[in-house]
Amino acid sequence: MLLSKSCEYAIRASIYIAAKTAVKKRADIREIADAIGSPISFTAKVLQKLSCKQLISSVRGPNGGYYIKDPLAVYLVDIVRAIDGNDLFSACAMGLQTCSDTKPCPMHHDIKPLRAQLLTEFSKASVGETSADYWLEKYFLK
Amino acid sequence: MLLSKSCEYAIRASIYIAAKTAVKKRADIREIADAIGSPISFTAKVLQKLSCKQLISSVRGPNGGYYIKDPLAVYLVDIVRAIDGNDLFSACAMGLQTCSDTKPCPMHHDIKPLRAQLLTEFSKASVGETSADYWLEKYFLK
DNA sequence: ATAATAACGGATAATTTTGTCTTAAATTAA
DNA sequence: TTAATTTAAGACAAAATTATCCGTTATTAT
Ligand code: FES
Ligand code: FES
Repeated sequence: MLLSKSCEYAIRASIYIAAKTAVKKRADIREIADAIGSPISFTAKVLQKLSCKQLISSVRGPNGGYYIKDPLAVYLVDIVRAIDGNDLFSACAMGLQTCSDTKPCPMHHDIKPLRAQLLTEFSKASVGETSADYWLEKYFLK
Repeated sequence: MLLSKSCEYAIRASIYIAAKTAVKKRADIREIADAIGSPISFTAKVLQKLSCKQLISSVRGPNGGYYIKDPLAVYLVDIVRAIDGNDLFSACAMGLQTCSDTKPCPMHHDIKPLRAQLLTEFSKASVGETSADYWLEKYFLK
């Protein structure tokens, strides 16, 4: 498991919100949970965190919901860091407290570049770009 | 976090056991937990699982302990699969129930090759080979 | 103004993971 | 044979993650 469940929901939700934002609409929590197949209340909690960290925005009341101010400025890696922290990209694969070239675990030299690739992967596209083809059903969120 | 804590302990312990096996000795649980910096009882449970699945062997009583019958035949991927299952190498990064080319998530096409690399990494060396330089302190297990 | 709507915040609960402890069973050494 | 040692197995406990619920607050439409 690369990501926690919370983080998986966060990413899928963000992409859906970006897709709605692209068509000038806001997405409320029921719609989001339905679109990505996640538990409503729990997803709300996760989105609260993203909202606090300014990765998404929200408005209350009728016709309110979540949206993203600048979908091209928010990257998947930002979501991951907001929910799971930076461990996926920096922590030792074998669980050593520190991961460094001078005190490596047996897998360090091989894992390090792989982690870098992982970081590249999560950094190369914004949620805006990632969500671009959502309405064409070229990929799925649930 | 790529691996569960249980799995991290399992890998570190296996490598240590292999290093002891290489010098014709068995390793008891206290020694192992001390060598890899893990909680004794919990580590015992993890090793029990590896023992059940025949990845390591054990003998009880004085001068007993754990060892590995053929360290060159046990690969890190075997340990991972025994403890965490195959998810790391096959599950959807975004948490979709199924991961397939025909029903991909937005990251599928980029993540798939990365997972393959991960599998290669965990498959390319046996615990025996991996543990070879342990006594030279070229790497660390805690 | 009022009522309806939807996010926010806090409390609580269920589940999974991680960790501990105790007794039993097996093996060995004396 | 006896006592010491070490894994096996099960129950139990703590902590973290995942999930639900409810009252509050802000916003909008009527
Ligand atoms: S020390 Fe283990 S990955 Fe760097
Ligand atoms: S469907 Fe998400 S990684 Fe394959």
